Amino acid sequence: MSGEVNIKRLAQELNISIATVSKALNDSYEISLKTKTRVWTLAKALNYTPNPAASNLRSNKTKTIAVIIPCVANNFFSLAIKGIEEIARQYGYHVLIYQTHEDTEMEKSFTNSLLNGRVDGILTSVSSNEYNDEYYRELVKKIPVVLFDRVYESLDTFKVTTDDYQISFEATTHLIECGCKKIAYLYGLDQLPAGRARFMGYTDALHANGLEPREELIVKYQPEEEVNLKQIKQLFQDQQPDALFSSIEEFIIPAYSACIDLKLNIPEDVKILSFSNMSSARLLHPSLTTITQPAFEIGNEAAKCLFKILNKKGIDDERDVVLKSVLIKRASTGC
Amino acid sequence: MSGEVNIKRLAQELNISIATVSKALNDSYEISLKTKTRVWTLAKALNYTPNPAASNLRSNKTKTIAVIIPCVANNFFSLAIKGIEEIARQYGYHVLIYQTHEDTEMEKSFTNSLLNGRVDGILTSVSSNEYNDEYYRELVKKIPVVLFDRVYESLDTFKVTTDDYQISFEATTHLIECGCKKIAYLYGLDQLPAGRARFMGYTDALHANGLEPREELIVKYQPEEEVNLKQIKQLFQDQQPDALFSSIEEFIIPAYSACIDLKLNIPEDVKILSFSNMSSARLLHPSLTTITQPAFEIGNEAAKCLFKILNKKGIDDERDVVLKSVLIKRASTGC
DNA sequence: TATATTTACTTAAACGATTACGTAAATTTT
DNA sequence: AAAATTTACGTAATCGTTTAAGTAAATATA
Repeated sequence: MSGEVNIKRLAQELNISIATVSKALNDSYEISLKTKTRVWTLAKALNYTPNPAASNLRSNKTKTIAVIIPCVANNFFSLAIKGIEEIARQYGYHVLIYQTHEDTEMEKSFTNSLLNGRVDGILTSVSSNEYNDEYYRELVKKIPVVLFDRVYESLDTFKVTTDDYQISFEATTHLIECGCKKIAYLYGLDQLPAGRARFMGYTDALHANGLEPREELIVKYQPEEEVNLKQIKQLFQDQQPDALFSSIEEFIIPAYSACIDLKLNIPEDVKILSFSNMSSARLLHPSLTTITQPAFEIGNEAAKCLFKILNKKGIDDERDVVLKSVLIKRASTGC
Repeated sequence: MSGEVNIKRLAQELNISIATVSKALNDSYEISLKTKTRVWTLAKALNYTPNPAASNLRSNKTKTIAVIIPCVANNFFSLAIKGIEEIARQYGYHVLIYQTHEDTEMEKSFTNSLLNGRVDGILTSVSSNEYNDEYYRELVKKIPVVLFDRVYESLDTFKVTTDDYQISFEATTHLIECGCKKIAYLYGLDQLPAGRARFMGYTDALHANGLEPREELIVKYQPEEEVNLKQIKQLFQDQQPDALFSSIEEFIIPAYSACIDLKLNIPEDVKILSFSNMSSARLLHPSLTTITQPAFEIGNEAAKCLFKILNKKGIDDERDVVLKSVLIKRASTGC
C-alpha cells in the first residue's frame, strides 16, 4: 500500500473526481447507486476512514464531547462516565475526559480550551470549592452544556439531578424512626445546590419531628483525609451523637474508623447512614445503610440531553431532569 | 466582537501577514521580539486559541491520546485513568476514553477508528475474553501504543505491569503460613499473561510448600454476577477449602456473600485474600487482606512511556516496566 | 566599496475534507 | 421536435492553520 488512503487516493483509483467520492461516501442523492457502490467497495477494501481533522475543519462538527468532572476515581463519577460513554457510543461520538480536582480555575481553563471547536458539547459536574455560576451563565451561551448532579440553578440549559431534598428528608426520618434524637450531619458540597438540598432535607425532617438542628452537630468536609477522621472523633467526644448522616461517600471511611477507634458499636451506640455508590456497602461491618444515586442513569440521561441539543431534537423538552435515589436500609441503622 | 477570532483576524488588526502571526504564536526565531509581543498581547486580549482541527490537519499532531480499557467503573481502572490524566495534563494533551466491556471486537473497532490521525497514541489494557495478540502485533507498527497491566508479551512496544507472579507467590505463602492446606483459587483473566502469572505464583507457592494444586479447587470467573456466587457456594459444599485466593476484585462480593449465606466464619473457617484496589477493604467484616496494585502509578508510568515515544526521548529505555504490588495483611487471613 | 550574510518579514502552497456552483447528457414535458 | 427539467457528475473555493520558498532591508565581511 503506497501512502495514506484518503479521498484523493480513492478518486484516482476510480478515475472520478474528489467531489464525487466525498458525496458518494456521504450517500448524497447527487451520486448514482452504481458509483456509490464502486466508492464504498474500494473504501472498504482500502480500509478508508475520513481524516477527522479535515472534516472537523470544514464542517465545524467534531463528533466529540467533553466530560469535565472533579475526579474519575470515585464510584459516582466513574459510573456516570460509564453511562455517558454508552450513549456517546450509540451516537458515534468520542468522549474526552478532564478532571478538575475540585478546582474552579481548572474548570475554567478546561472549558476555555474547548471553545475553539475541539468539541461539540460539554457534560459537566461542577467543582465544589467555590461558587461559580456567573462563569457558567456565560459559558452556556457559547457552547452546548449539560450539567449533571452538581449543577447551578437557573442556568439556561439542561440539568440532570436527583431528588436530594426528598431522599435526605426520607433518610433522616428513617433515623428518627429508629429512635435517634441527636443526628449529626457530615456536610459535603456545601457550596452547591445539591449539598444545600441534602442539608435542607435533613433539617426539615428534624423540624417535622420536633427536633432542632444544632450547629455543633455539623461537620464540614475537608479535603485532607486525616482531618475528617479527627473532626468526627472530636464530634463523638464533645457531643455523643446517636447517628451520623453523611451527605457524601468520602465520610464513610473516617466515620467507620472513628467508631472503631472509639470502640463505639454501630448501630447500638451510633447509627450511620450515607450517600454512597460503594458496591461493598453491604459488606461493611455492619452493612451500611445508603442513599444510592442512580449514577449510571444520570450519565445516561445527561448524555441524552446533550444529544437533544446537538441534534436539535427535543429542545423543548423539560430541561430539569430529576431522577430518584433509593434509600437502602441495612444494619448500620439497625431497624 | 465581530466573528470568530483566528490568526487571519489577528493579522488584519495588526496589519501584518498571517504567516507572521502564526510564527509569532509559535515563538519562531524568524520573528522579532517586538512583533511577537504585539501578537501575544492581542491574542490574549481577544482570547485567541488556535483551531485544533486546522493545526491537526496541517501538522499531523493532535495533542490527544486515547485510553482504551475494559471499563471505567472499576477501582483499578479509574485510578489508572487518574494517573494517566495527570501526566497528559502536564504535557498539555487531551485524553479520549473508550470502554471495551471486555469485548475484543470493540477493541479492534476502537483502535481502527483511531488510525486516521484522531490521536497521537494509545494507552490500553486489553480485554480478557479472547486471546488477541496477532492484532496488536500489527497495531503497534501503525501507531504508538503502550500497554498496561493487561498486556500481551513479546510485543514491540512499552509495557507497564506489576509483579503478579511474585506477589501471588508471597500471598499464597502467607496463607500457608497461616495454616491453610486447601487453598481454593478464584481464577480471573485466565486468557492473559497477568492472570496466568498470578495463577503460576499460586501453584508454585503450593509446590514449594509440599502442596498440590487441585483442579477441583479452581473457580473460573463468569461475567454473570450471580453465577460466581453459586460457583463459590458449590465449591464450599463440595470441597470445604480453608482459604480463598481471589485473583480479581470482582470475586470479593460473591466470596463474602457465600460465607455469609453458608454461615462460615472468616478467618476461622476460611481465610480470604484478594487482589483489590477497593478503598473500603479494611472496613469489610472482617477486614480484607489484599494484594493492592499501584493503579495510579501504573497509569502514571504508562503515560510517561507513551510520551517517551511521542517526544522521541528515552525510546531506548527499558520497555518492560514492572511495578511492585503490596500485600496488605488484615483480619480475613487472621494471622 | 562591493559582496555575503543575517534579520524580519511576505507570498503562496499545502493538509483532507465539504459544498456551492457549473455543465453535459439523459430524460421528461409541452 | 423544441424546451424544460432532472441526473450525475466535475471545478474550484473554502475551513484555519503551518511552512517552504522568496525578498527587501539591515548588518557583517572581505
